[in-house]
Amino acid sequence: MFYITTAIDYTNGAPHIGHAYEKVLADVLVRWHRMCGEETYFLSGVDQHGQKVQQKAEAEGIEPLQYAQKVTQKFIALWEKLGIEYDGWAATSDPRHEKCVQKILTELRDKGCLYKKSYKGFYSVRQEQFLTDKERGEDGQFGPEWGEVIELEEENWYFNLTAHIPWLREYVTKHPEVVTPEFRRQDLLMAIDRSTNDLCISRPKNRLSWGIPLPFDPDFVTYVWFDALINYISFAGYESDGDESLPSFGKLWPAACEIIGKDILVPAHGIYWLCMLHAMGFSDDQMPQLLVHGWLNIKGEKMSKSLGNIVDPNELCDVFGAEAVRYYLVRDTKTGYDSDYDVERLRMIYNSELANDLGNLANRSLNMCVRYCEGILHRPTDDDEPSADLRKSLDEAEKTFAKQMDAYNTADAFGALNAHVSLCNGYIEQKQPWVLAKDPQKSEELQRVLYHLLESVAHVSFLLGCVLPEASARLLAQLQVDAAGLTPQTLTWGILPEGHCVQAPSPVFPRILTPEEKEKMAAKAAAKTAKNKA
RNA sequence: CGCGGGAUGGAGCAGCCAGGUAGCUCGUCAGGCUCAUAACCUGAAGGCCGCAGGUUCAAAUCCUGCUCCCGCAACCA
Repeated sequence: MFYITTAIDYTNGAPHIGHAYEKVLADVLVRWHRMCGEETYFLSGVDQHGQKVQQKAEAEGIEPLQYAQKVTQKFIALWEKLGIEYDGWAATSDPRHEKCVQKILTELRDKGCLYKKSYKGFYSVRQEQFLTDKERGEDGQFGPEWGEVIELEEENWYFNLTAHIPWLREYVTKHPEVVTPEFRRQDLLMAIDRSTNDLCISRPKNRLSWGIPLPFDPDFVTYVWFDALINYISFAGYESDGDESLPSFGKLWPAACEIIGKDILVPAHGIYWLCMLHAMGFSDDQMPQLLVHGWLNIKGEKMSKSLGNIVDPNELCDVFGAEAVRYYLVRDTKTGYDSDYDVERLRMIYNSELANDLGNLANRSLNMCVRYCEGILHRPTDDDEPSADLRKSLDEAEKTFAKQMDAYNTADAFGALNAHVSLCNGYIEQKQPWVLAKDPQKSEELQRVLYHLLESVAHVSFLLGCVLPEASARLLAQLQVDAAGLTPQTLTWGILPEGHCVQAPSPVFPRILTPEEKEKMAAKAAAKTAKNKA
């Protein structure tokens, strides 16, 4: 079972390209594992509680739930547009989740992991939060952005986080696989050493009411992180009392892959979450594995509303199509590292790799097959050297693809497929099938060339199904290949049988050109024509 | 001396761990081809590999120092 989750997005604003990247990555990975014949479960969702949602709702004069649901719809609509096929939807206002959170809280309290104490500190009335020394300006005072700052004392419930820190340090040290990529684990280890305080897990209702009430102290609601993190198990069926609308927990857990952004590794997932699970009684081999991705920056700058450079993924899909966006995100981002978002690169990668390389290869190969051989393929009985090289290249590309996908390196995985596609285009130039077609003596050679090309296109099209499900299906339809039951393991040379008949092609990846580019192309073509005449 | 990531031809990156002719994609220029989505293939130009020292027969790669950029530094999420 491959159980994969994403971070649940906070519903205080519309989704941006960073949200989209994470979900596309998860979707591509889960499709890959499903393609391999593994049983999979993909959980995504939204984090709806907390102060910011309450504040936004107040500003609009509506209930927090109403506000959260409104934003939630935007996320759901985007995932639908992007073809994100999750199996479970984790919305934290779901009563099934609230019930689970309260159960866990009660159990932890019974175990003595929670305690109540009083805290006194400086509190910003405007921002509705306690301030620490790091909020002080250079003059040691709290700046005007905090508004009125008062000294406030209040009681709260705490989770005995520090009691679990020694275990966590040892666990993370001994289990390198807990965090991918490795350099993030170093960040985590250092953060663990800085962890000297217990975690406050409650907020008094009089200053924050939008949350899950503590089952044993009605004056408080649960701190939003403590609530949100539990989604990974609550929606997996943890202590669900046989609720049939939820999966079987024993089957799913532990999560093979929890995808999160680098900003929420520490302290939330790397420290709080693992310690919470440990406190609940989960053993070391029941801990989830974290896949930490970087951020998408806009031309090197951090994406932010104040810079006005937020990219609306909806618009991107409208302009380029969802699959182009999907391909760009997983092809141009090295998993784990930051990446620069650049719409020009999206166009470039789409035009170059999908339109010019693969799309054109499929188109020209199919077209020649239909034109020269009535669309009927014959399996060659022997190979010459270039053809043997091509088979070797395909075999290696497939091996690399599988290896990199299993290691979450989507960029290198798709890069490997593209390298084979390029080789095929070179093979055509070398073999010149249009010349072979003129000589009846060369028909066997022509058959061999076309077979090698179309077999390659079929393999590549099938594997691309995890990122481009629609385009993959269209290509396979043109090739007349039924991929049902096919897996990367059974994808061996010869899926096109002797006498196989293909369809006439129609372009699957039309080029995306700006009017200026079209003009430039036209000028270039005109110059060429003029020259050829001369 | 808080911590981490980065600086490589016009743009984006790989190479660094295990020193040995500087590689890839896009762009530019010149050829070729005509099956194809004005696509494809070949070739060329373009780099004192952030700076300064050191080790070595040999440094983008190892060591030392420095400069610049980005992010993090928990209880808002």
